[in-house]
Amino acid sequence: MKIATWNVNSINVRMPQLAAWLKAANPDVLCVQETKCVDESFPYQEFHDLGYYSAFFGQKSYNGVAIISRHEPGDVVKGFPDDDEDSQKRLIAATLDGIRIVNTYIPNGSELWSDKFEFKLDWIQKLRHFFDENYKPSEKVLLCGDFNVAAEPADVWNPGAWEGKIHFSKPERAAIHFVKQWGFVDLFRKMNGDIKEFSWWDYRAGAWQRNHGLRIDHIWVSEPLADLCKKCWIDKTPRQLEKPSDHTPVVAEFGL
DNA sequence: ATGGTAGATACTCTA
Repeated sequence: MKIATWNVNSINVRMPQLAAWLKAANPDVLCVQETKCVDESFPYQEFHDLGYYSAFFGQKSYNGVAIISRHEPGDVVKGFPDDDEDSQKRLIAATLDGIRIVNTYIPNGSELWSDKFEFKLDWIQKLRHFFDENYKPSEKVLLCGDFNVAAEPADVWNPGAWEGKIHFSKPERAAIHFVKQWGFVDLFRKMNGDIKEFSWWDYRAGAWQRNHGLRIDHIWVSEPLADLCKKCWIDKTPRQLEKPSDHTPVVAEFGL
């Protein structure tokens, strides 16, 4: 069982790369973020033709998440329980092969202590509350997506320079750590030790060419699921293509 | 020093 997460930065622009990657990597589940696509125009037919179901939750221009899967997704939940129709579309959950999968696009936060930053911290608090209210760490639970937070120094190309900056500030790390304390294991760290690899490189200033990246895309799982993990890796091949997303897929393989 | 690029939208916002 192979599960992946990828911020595609527009599903319309990236659809050819998505199709090619699905064929090459053959994941059972792919969680995508930043679809930037309303539900009425989501390309479900194209995924169907590739042999995948899709559950999607999007809005115009910004945000948007989807779960693409070989099997039909069960118990699909879209957004937080207290969301209204104007709430940003950043969370979708489904059950697949007995695993509760929660796919999130955590807010970027813009600049420290901006309105968007406060919104980010509040949103992460709500995410922790969502797990407290709905699931148990003794179950098979998987949280993945673009967290927009590098959790530790090994997740940052130059932690000295990034200290106190957006994605690596103390309040953000504390907030994401609180979510982890619910009972999650960072699968990439568990399976790969202290190696320094990234999942996102800014489009600007030659960040990709210089490997000036961050590891902000994550797959976190409950202990029972962590015990079943065989391998977790970052697939950098899509980031090398022409017109890439600024993120690249993170993949986990489980023995079930 | 306040860039640099990309995507969606409509001449600007978000990342």
